[in-house]
Amino acid sequence: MQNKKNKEKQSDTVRRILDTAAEVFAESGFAGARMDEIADRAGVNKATIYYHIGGKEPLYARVLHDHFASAGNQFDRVLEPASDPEEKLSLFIQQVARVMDQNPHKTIMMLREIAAGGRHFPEIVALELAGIIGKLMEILTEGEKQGRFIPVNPFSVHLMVIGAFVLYRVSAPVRAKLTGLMDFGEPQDDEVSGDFAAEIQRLVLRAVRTDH
Amino acid sequence: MQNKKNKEKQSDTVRRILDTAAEVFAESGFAGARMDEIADRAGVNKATIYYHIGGKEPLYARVLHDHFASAGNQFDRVLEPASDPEEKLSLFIQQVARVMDQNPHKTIMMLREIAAGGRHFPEIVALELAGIIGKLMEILTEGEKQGRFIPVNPFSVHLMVIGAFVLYRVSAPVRAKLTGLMDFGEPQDDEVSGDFAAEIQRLVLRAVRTDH
Amino acid sequence: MQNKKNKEKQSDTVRRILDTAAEVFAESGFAGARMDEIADRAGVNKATIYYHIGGKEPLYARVLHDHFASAGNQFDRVLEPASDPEEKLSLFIQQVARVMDQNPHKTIMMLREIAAGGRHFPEIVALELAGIIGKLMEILTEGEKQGRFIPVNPFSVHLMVIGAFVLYRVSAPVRAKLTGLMDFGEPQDDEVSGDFAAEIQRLVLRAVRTDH
Amino acid sequence: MQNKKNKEKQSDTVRRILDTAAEVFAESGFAGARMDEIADRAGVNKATIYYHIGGKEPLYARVLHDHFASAGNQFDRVLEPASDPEEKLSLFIQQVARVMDQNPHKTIMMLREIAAGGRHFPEIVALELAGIIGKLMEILTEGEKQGRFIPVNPFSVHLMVIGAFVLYRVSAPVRAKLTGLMDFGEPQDDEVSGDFAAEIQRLVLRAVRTDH
DNA sequence: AATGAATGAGGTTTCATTCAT
DNA sequence: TATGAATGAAACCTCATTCAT
Repeated sequence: MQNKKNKEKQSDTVRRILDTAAEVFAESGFAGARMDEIADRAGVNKATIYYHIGGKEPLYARVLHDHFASAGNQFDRVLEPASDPEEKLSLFIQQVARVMDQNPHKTIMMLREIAAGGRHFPEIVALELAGIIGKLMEILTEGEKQGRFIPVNPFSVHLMVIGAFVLYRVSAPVRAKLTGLMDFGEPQDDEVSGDFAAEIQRLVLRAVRTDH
Repeated sequence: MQNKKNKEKQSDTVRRILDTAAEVFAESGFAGARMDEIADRAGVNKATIYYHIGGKEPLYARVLHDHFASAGNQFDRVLEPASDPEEKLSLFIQQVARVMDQNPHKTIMMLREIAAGGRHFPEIVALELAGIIGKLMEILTEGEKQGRFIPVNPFSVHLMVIGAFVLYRVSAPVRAKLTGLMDFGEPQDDEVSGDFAAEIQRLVLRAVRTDH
Repeated sequence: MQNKKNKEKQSDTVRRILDTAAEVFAESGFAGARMDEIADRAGVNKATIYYHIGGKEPLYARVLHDHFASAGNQFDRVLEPASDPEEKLSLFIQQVARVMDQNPHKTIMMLREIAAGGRHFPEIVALELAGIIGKLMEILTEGEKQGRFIPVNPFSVHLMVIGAFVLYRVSAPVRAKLTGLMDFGEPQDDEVSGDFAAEIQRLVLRAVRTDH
Repeated sequence: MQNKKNKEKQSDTVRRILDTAAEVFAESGFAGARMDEIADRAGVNKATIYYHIGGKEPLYARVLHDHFASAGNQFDRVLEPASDPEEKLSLFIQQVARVMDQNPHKTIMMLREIAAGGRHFPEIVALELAGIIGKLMEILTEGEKQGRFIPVNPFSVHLMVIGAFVLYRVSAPVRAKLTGLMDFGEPQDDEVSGDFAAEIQRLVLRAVRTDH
């Protein structure tokens, strides 16, 4: 019985390796991450990683892939209840914020990966990412068709939202360094989902809505 | 006499090393960059880098520092002619775009550095960056005081602008991978300054202006 | 009952392991052969090899030993019908050729083993090999006593025969590389037994016979 | 002055590495040889090997290539003084023996390489080897044309000579193991050039000459 | 100012072997 | 009898750095 669970999804060992890998890759990037570190923190022998997954590159790809595969699946479910484009757009933005908060390591990995020019970006992950961007395009196009949104390049909007969130998440340590040098208004924590997401959502809606 | 030319600014060798280093650090990140690669591409012996600059870490810091020192200086000059906050904000956004276009390698280095949690971020670079963000805050605060802008957290706006630009620049290779998978409207090139900057500027102004 | 079949000779599993091992050891030598490869090609789990045989070294020894045990036994039977030394020598040479053709992998293993200085050469295999060389010595000594052969160091003859055969067998891939670079007369296949053995036999007889 | 010598041919370091490599490859084969061992015995840091030569495979190839390049060059000079085919054949056999005696490690490497199916055999080495075999073919063909030699497949003769020599050289440790088990006539040392070469030369001439 | 050579430390990967089942 | 999982040891190779010139 407890055996079956191992087969059903993933062995506990593999899960632990993948989670730890996301952590370490986020901290140090692909080149900077050391297999030793991953193995040690995951509490497994280094060779075990090679046995189950096969190498540094496959490990990296697998982490990204698993992330997007599961993240992509949730968007449809989340957006479903909304009826009008404004609401859909709001939910989309919140969902992006939520996914990032729930997967801080993978969010950072993603950013580093993009910054690296997608050198290790597996084809299949690109596909999954395209699917998510596609959802935003649908929302904006629909809003435009209904006369609720001004015509915009959806990709620009996507980059503003993702860019702001990702930088926010990622810049926590840098912000800490800047704090004291300057005042950012109220103190801010690392969560994207809360006030920050609300602010971004407000600004984006103001930017694209035809009427205020 | 012939010595002075070397001292006046920087020896040609050093300049070549720094430029090449920016390129390689942008491509591969700090950990992924190899001193061998930098030396080869710069056309100098590896030991020459150590002789002039001292090591990998100092080289990296020097590249970032030189960039911000020169970039920061130009903002004041550019914003000066503008009279009202809207115009200032527009010029600010365009200037950010321009600086990024003129220093593609350093832009990517910056993003990687932020994504890396600022591990190699020298204090002095942080200061210079803070100065630039400070300029945007002044503009937004002034606009708010004049009743032209809604009250906003200036940091949010900053992240939206920087985030969108930086992702745009950086995502060129990833976009290339996604192209074909989906349609992004008109074909887009790598330049931030042109249509893309205009679109972002339009959206940001719509987002923060009190009246449309 | 079903147990007896396993014991009678060797379980099918063990046989498959030994055959595959001969193949892989021949291809890659002792150091180059991987237990994984042997297990995979034999269609068994790696641990099964350890269960039945015990390790890499014992596996290697076992393959060589099994070969010589069976090869050595056949010489007496083959030489028996011959009456004079010339005929015996011819049969001996042919039998060597035949054994090599029937056991290409083990032939190569042997050569590699000798080239390696007999590091893994088990005592008992050495004994068996000595037995075979001994047979040739008897033939030559007998021929010399009868005045049919000139006095020769039997070991020299042995090395010429074995050396030519073994190189012929083993050099097939190298010959393939050399073909085109030069012309070897008629095209030659991998079989030792046929024309090549006949040629060697002719030359050896010419070399040792007192009269032509 | 002493600097120039370094440039003229090969640095002392490289020479030492190559010699040691030949030794270790001969002892352990390609797969069994360890770069650490080579570095240690050569008295250089492991990285120095990589700096100068580049890796295990290139190192192996380089050793073989250098050997054949220099060995091949000497054959012409050695055979020149001879006038008739018999003499040429004798000199050829002696020269083969001499080269083997002077390069015991490379001889063994060669045999292992052939036994390995030429997996690491660089194209250029094959060419050089072909050149040497070609010389023997010339001698035999010329002898046949002059009616001094019977028609033979020159490749068979080549294999007999090389095979006998190579096995002799290589089998020293195995012979040691067999000694005691059997009597090989007079005690034999490791030198091929002396009595053993003479014996082989005598047998080969008897085998191919038309008249005795 | 500049370089070819050399190296120590450490990185990724491989592999024979063991163990729990 | 057989296996999937796990591992310690060691192999190959890389790289930032130093040094003699």
